[in-house]
Amino acid sequence: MATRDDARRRKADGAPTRQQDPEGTRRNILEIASEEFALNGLSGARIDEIAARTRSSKRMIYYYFGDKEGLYLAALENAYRLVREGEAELDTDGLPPVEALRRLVEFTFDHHHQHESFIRMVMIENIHHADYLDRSEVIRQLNVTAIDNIASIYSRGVAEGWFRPGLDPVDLHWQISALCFFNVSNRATFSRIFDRDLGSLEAQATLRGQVVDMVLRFVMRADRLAAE
Amino acid sequence: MATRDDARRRKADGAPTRQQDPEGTRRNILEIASEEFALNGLSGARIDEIAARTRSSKRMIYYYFGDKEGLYLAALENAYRLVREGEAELDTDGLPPVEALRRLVEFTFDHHHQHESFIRMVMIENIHHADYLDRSEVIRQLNVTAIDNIASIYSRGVAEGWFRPGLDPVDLHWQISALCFFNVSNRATFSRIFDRDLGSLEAQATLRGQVVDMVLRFVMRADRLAAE
DNA sequence: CATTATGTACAAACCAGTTCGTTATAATGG
DNA sequence: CCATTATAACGAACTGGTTTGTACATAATG
Repeated sequence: MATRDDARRRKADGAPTRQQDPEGTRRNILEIASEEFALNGLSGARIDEIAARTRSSKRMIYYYFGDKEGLYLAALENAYRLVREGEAELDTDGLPPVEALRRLVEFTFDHHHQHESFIRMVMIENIHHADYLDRSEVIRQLNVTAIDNIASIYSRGVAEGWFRPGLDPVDLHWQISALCFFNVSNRATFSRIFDRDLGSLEAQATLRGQVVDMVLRFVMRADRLAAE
Repeated sequence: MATRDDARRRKADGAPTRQQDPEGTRRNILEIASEEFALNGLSGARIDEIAARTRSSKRMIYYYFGDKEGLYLAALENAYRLVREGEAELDTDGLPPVEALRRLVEFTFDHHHQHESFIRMVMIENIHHADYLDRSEVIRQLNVTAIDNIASIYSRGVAEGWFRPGLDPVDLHWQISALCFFNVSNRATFSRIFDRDLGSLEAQATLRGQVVDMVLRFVMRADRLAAE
């Protein structure tokens, strides 16, 4: 119930339409900062440049995020959150184990490919020896579910006789990540050195197929592979 | 023949012992610069810090390398040269194909592990979209031999009935690189997120075995795998 | 004496973070 | 319902330290 008939305080649909919009400002700063950090790294990014591209100002960056490192950490957390939220959309429950694993790898491959700036943030964070990730309470929690998914597919596969036993789901996640991550992280140097455009549709299709193949061959029982 | 009997110009064993040693100074600068760039990135590294750690001075850095980017490029080329020279030591000629491939993967895994600062330079260069590598005449040539080695092992393996046909040696190199590179490049974030020390001896031994396994299973014919 | 090699001090630009001031909204008291 | 005060949101200009690069001077070398 709007008590005052002031245009500035009108409610659109429950949320007040204010000319001051702290949440929006914060989000806007974070988006631009994420782009700049992903593009230029922590030391390469410029607060002034971020501020200039924002709807807001430098003053507001310090108002909301404290300092450059605080802004970087927020951008890092944001990158992880966005990507993990996207990953939650994958559902392999109905599928038989081999198909489920195939879908998981394909999905991871595509997802990494589509989220290059997340990959770059992780690269940058590794350059910094994961120091900022270490300070973040938020990020670690986000990654547990990824393992649950693999673990359930794998144990079903073993139970149904398709997968060989004795593998560790975290190791499996490592292998899949390695291949899908490298595809994005090292594309530039690899393309230049071998004079191929690995970003092209054809090259990506080939790589994707091979990555899937590689994981499946690693996990499946040899007799099941030969039988195919 | 030493014309002057000046102590400063004495020859030790053919090389003049000069108090001015341009090659030595250059090399010293390059070594320190490589460490600093690998540690802090292009924008993170500080010329003053490099100069301070050198036997020489900031003046000499600009004298020999022009500017910061020139120094970075020299460090990048140096990193590639060192690593590729090391790789040339691997000899798999006498070995049967499966063993040769196994050796190649193990060697690559170990070699990447031992040359972390090379890995970091490549990471940093990828952050810069391989712009500097692009300007280097030197680097591209260094990488061709790596492919020759794989290609010869692979074609022998196919001819002798151990490997399945139809694979591309460059793709194979990509897969091996991906797994061995990721092991070093993403160790920090992966260790933190999954609360495991992936740098420990045990973890490295496990990963190494799995990487080898993964590549062999990918390349070998399924009937040969099952027969083992 | 010309060229190469080296040290010192400085300048100009850059950049993170702050100061100070203004306006908008919420809270309180009459 | 208005006045007053507190606090939240924002902007412009500035500061102090940093950092790349240079000017100038000097020493060694041929």
